[in-house]
Amino acid sequence: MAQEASVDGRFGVVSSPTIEEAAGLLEKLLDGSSMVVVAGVCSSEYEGRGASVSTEGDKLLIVKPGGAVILHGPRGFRPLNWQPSTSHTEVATAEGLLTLKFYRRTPREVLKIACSSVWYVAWVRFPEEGAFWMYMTEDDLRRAVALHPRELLGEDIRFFAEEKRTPSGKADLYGVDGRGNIVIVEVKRVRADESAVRQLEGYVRDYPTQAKVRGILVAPDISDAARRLLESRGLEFRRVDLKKAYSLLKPGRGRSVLDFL
Amino acid sequence: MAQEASVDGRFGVVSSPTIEEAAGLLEKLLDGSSMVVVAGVCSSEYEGRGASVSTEGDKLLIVKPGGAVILHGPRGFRPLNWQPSTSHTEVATAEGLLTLKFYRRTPREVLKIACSSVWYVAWVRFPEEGAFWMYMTEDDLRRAVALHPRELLGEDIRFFAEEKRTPSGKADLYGVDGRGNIVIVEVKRVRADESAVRQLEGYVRDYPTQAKVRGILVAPDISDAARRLLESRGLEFRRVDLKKAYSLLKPGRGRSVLDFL
DNA sequence: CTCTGAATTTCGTGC
DNA sequence: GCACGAAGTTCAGAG
Repeated sequence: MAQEASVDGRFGVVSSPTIEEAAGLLEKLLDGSSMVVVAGVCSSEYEGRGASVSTEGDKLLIVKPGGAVILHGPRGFRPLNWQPSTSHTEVATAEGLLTLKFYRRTPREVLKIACSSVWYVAWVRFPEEGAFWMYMTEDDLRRAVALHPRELLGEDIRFFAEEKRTPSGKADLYGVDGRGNIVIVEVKRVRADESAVRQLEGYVRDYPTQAKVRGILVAPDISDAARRLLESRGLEFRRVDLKKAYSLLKPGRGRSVLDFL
Repeated sequence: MAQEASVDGRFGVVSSPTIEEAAGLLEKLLDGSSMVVVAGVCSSEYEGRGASVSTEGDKLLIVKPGGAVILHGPRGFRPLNWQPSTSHTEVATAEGLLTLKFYRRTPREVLKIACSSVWYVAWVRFPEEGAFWMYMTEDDLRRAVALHPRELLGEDIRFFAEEKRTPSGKADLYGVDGRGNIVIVEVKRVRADESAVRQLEGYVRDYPTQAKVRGILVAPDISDAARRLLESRGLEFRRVDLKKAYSLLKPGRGRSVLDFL
C-alpha cells in the first residue's frame, strides 16, 4: 500500500505505490513542472537511431522539466537508455505493469519502460536552477596560446585568425612566425592522439599557398603513434603546461582551482 | 522533521531529513551496497581535469554501487557534475550544510557537494542488474558490408582484413575489387562528416603500394562539405540503407525493431 | 597500463 | 535547420 510522506508544495515522495497509484501520480507529474524520480523493477526498449533492450532489473528513472528522460541501471556512469528531450509521453497500466512511453520527433525515436514493481515515486516541483561555470576548457587554452605564444610556444607568433573554415574543417589558430611563415596551430587540452594530427594535417594541406606552412600541435602530451604520424608529415609538437597556460589567463586570481592538480 | 516510509530490506525513503539526519543516513548508505538518490538544494565544485562551480539550486544526486556519482540539475540530459568511479567518499556537516566529497585517484579529481536543504533521501539496496543488448551499431553495419558488398555497395569486393592498424589509425575494412584494386572502406552509421573523410584519406595514403588504392566511405548520408573534401581527394562515397543493411544480417528475424524507422 | 575510435554520443556555436 | 568540433566526454576492445 502506498505511503506518502511530506507531500507539500515543493516536493513529494510516495513509496510502495501500486502500479495504478504510480500511473495516476505520473500522469500528473510528467507535465513538465517537476523533476521526477521513479525507482522500481523495470525493463526497457529503445528504437530509433539504434535499438536496445534491457530485461527486468532495478532501475532509476529520471524525468526532468525540459523533457529529458534518463534511465539508469545499478552500475556505471552512463544511463542504459535516455531521451534528451521528449515530444510526447504516455502513461498506462497493462497486465499488472506500469508502462511509460517517451516519444521524440527529430530524430524519430521512442523509449518504452515497463515496471512490475515501483519502489517509490519522488518529485521536486518547479525546481530552481543554479548558475554553472566551467573552467579550463580548450577555449581557455586556445586563448592563452593566442595571447602568450612566447611563453607557451617558445617563439613569437602573431595570430590573425581563429576557428577559420577550411575545406577540411575549422582550424584553431592561424598566425605568422618571426620569419614570415604561416603557422597553423591545433590545440588540445588532453593528450593528443592521431585524430588531432589528422585534423592539423588537413588544415595545413588546405592552406592556399605554395609557400611553406608550419603546422604546430599544442597539447600537454602526445601519444607515441600520434608523434610518429606527426613527424612523418613534417608537423611540429609543442608541449604546453596547463597550469602555466591557465594562470597566464588570469594572473591576479587565486589559484585554488589549480592547486589540486 | 524526518519522515520515514517503507524502510524494509529492499529499499527506503526518508523525506525532509535534517542535515544531520541526512548525513547519518548517507554515512551508512554510501557503502557500495545501494543505489542512492538525494534531492535537495545544493551547490557543487569540481576540480580535476577541468574545474567547475555551480551555485545553490535544486539538485538530484545519484550514487551507484559501483561508485558512480551523478549530479543533475533541473534541466538538460547531461549531469552538471559526475564521477565515473570514486575511490574515497566523505560525508560531513558544517555550518548547517550537508557536505559530500567524492575523490577519484586516476585521474586525480574531486567533486564537492554542499546542500543547505535535503528534500529526501531514497535508496534501493543490492539492486539487481538486468541484461542489456544494443543493436544497429557501427559494428553491425561493418559486418553487413563485409558480408554483402554486392547488395550494399553495388559491386563484388573480397574483404580480407578488418580494423587493421595503419600509421594514421585503424581502418575499418580492406578488400580487393573485381579489377584487383585494393579497396579501403570506412563505415559510418550516421551521416558522414569531414572527420570521416580525414580518417579514410589517412588510411588510403598509408597503404604501402604504388598501385592505385580506392577509398570508399560508406554511410547513410554525407554532409556537403564532406562530399566536396572526399571528391577533391579522389575518394568515393556509397550511400547505404541502414534498414537494408541490418536486415541482411538477420534475414529470418522479425523486423519490429526496424519497422519504427 | 595505453591507445584507438564508437556513441541512440550531447552540447554549443556559427551559419 | 545543418555542420563542425569539444567534452572533466565515457566506454570497450586490443595490445
